[in-house]
Amino acid sequence: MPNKKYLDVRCEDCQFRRNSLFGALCTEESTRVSDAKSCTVYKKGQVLFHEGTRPLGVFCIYGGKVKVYKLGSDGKEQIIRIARESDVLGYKAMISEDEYPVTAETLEDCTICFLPKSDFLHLVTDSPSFNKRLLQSICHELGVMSNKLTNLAQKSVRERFAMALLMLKDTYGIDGEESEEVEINLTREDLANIVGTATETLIRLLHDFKEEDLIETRGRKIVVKNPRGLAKAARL
Amino acid sequence: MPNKKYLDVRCEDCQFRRNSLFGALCTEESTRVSDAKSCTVYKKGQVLFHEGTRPLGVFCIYGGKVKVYKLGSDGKEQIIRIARESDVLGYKAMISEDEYPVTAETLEDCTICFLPKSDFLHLVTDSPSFNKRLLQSICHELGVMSNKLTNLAQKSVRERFAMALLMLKDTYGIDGEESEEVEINLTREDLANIVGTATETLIRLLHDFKEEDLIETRGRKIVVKNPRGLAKAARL
DNA sequence: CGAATCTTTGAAAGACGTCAACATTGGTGG
DNA sequence: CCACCAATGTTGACGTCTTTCAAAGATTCG
Repeated sequence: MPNKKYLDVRCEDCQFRRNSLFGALCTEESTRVSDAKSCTVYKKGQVLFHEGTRPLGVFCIYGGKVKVYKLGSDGKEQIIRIARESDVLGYKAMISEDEYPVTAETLEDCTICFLPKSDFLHLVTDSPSFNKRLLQSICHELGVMSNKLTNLAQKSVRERFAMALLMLKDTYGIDGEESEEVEINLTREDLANIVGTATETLIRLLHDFKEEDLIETRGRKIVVKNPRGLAKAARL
Repeated sequence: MPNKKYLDVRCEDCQFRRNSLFGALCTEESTRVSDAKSCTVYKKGQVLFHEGTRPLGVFCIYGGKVKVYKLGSDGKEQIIRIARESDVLGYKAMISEDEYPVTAETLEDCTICFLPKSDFLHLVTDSPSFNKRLLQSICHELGVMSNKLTNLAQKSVRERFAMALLMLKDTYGIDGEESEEVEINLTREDLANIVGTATETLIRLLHDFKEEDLIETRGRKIVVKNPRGLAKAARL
């Protein structure tokens, strides 16, 4: 899917810019960012940054999916989010001057732009509109996190899996389109690491949901057939 | 503990200001905030703000503890954090222009200052040093949240309880002092709602930890006797 | 002092994880 | 293009952790 022609992409022309964190930039700023950034094609399974290392810049996804996870004390991955086109990764630890608390790894071949630290930080301090957008975005994200925390603490594995499927339907669906035929392409293990359960348990639930006609499986791929039913199973 | 004399407190004189979000303010800004704010004594169990309502300003705790929680779909409280002196509450939803995702309720009689929305927002836009401090603080908090999420998803109830006790030891201890005799004063239900478990399960673990000489109970109060042992029980 | 709230314990059921064995798939090199 | 290997997926059996329900005891606060 991603190939060399994408490497020429400039922020000014990027169809995702408006939706992204960089949507608040004016034309001039956008050009400056475009000049400073580079664009790379990553193979499936490559790591953008490792937990415990220091940020050197930010990543902006042009194509493909990236999993962001943290390793638990026993080495098990907990997937915090699945990032996709227009998502910007790796800036929070940069701003707070921490080591990365998480690892970012591509789930498929990806096209991803990289903006060096200093350029990003100048944007934060020099562009009031970008600063505001950033602040709002992060503050909103913290509210979302409270939600995730509560769900993780109070909902059963079955409920959490139903929620995860609905979330993934959005992530893997075309933005704006309400097509019901969304294929989720993740390993069972990754799915289990999103929900926070054992792979075997997840497979059993997959089987249950299939019997209840909530989903369909095509090989590894999962198709959400009945979002309303899933919402009910998740008690939403 | 809290009484009328605290109502006269001004930010310039506040012993907690340096450690708080407002530590980045210059003298002039500090005075302006002090003039704009009010200070109130709250009784135990009073609500500062309710989940689902719109922020009108921010709260800065001068004395006492406040629980911040979210209600799950079945009405159970999930305690996200226990806030104490120098903690600032209620600004994130204000910045992101969301409704409050959580409720803040006093756990004891508290003395708390209130700064109206517009004054706070002016600070954000007009004070670069405050803006930076805020941004850093929030970004750091998100990293902490990834950690909490992972622990909630992967650790057993027993391990999570051990972690919670260590966290509460800090919250209830005097800042800086390394005294080992810290009394945690929370109901069993609140403790359970921090850990994310049933009250009965928590009580049984309390019993276990007591037998293992990790803690001691004095009526409702809990005293951490062996932090290192707890850290081991939490697999940290 | 008494009602209300909070705490504790027991017993039983249920959810979930772990282990082991086996099936399937996808990718790689010959 | 095929064969093979490693990774991934699936199923069953079992044990354990955790929740739930019920009931009794202890505290606290008005």
